[in-house]
Amino acid sequence: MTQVKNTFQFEDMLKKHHLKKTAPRLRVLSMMYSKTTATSQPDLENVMHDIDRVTLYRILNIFEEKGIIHKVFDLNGTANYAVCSSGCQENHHHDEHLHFNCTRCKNVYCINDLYLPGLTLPEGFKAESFTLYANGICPKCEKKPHH
Amino acid sequence: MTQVKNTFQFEDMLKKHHLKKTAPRLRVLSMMYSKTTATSQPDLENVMHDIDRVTLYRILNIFEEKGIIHKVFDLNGTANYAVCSSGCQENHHHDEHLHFNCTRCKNVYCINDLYLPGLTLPEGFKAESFTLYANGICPKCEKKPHH
DNA sequence: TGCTAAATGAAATATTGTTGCATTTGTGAT
DNA sequence: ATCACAAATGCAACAATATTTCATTTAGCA
Ligand SMILES: [Mn+2]
Ligand SMILES: [Mn+2]
Ligand SMILES: [Zn+2]
Ligand SMILES: [Zn+2]
Repeated sequence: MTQVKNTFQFEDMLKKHHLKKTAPRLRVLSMMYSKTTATSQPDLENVMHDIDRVTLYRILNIFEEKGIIHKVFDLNGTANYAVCSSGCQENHHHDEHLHFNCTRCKNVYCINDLYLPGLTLPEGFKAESFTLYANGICPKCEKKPHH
Repeated sequence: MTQVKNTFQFEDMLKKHHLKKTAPRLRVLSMMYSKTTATSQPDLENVMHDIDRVTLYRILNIFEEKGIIHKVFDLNGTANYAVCSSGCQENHHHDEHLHFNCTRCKNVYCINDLYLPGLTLPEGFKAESFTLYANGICPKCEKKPHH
């Protein structure tokens, strides 16, 4: 689902959202678009030692505000971020897809190509959005021999 | 859904799970069974000032292990705990129901009486469990006037 | 009643989230 | 190309939460 993008496209993305083109932001975009799974702040820190923790924190926040990425919680409740497929606007996300948590490799996958059936809530509850989580084994882990 | 229970029943629950009957555990059970929404660790701390934070932390952990309560994450990613309806065993939960996050009062509701339709995942993904989250306004907040 | 493993409380450490502020830097206007 | 200024970064500091260690207390049982 994640489409390959080059540096020029990342620069365009930043400009479109009125964000200054900076090295940390381009590197975060590049990393997140290159992965098929969600990325946690620790993931970013482990790769980008030279970028301050707080800078990463703020980049993730502003990207989420702008509708570039969305937040997912993994099995441990730590925040992971994944690129938004499309149609997400500033402060108005449309990421109602399945999030698959692999219990073995701990990776979080966004599963966009899955039909989410309409649901009827009990009387009185007014739902604005839904998120579906699944826990299990991802294809990569399924192929590997068990520990 | 939450059934009313008395102290004797809480004592039985602890005995059944080979847990010693202690005051902190009984109070946590009592509080969690009295609520219709999930309880966070800060919630417990605010009520039970005299019980150590770490004790609460350990009680929640052992109760979850034993299948007495299950963990839900709220909108901020903080862990909330709710009593398991039934059928949950040690290290083997069956809590595949809807979790409703109210964006106004921040309460988390377990919605058990909702049919979760079967879903077919993409090739290779083996799901073991599902959790559905909904965000919106709960019945209580809907009735109250807006701030 | 006393023994013992389990549970608690207190302290200490690790991780994560968050804010304030001084400094640097990207960008649009000159 | 240079300038001015808002935006972005880095650093320090603080808050909240998660987790471990260990001495002390206590529940359950012989
Ligand atoms: Mn997603
Ligand atoms: Mn629940
Ligand atoms: Zn995996
Ligand atoms: Zn509410």
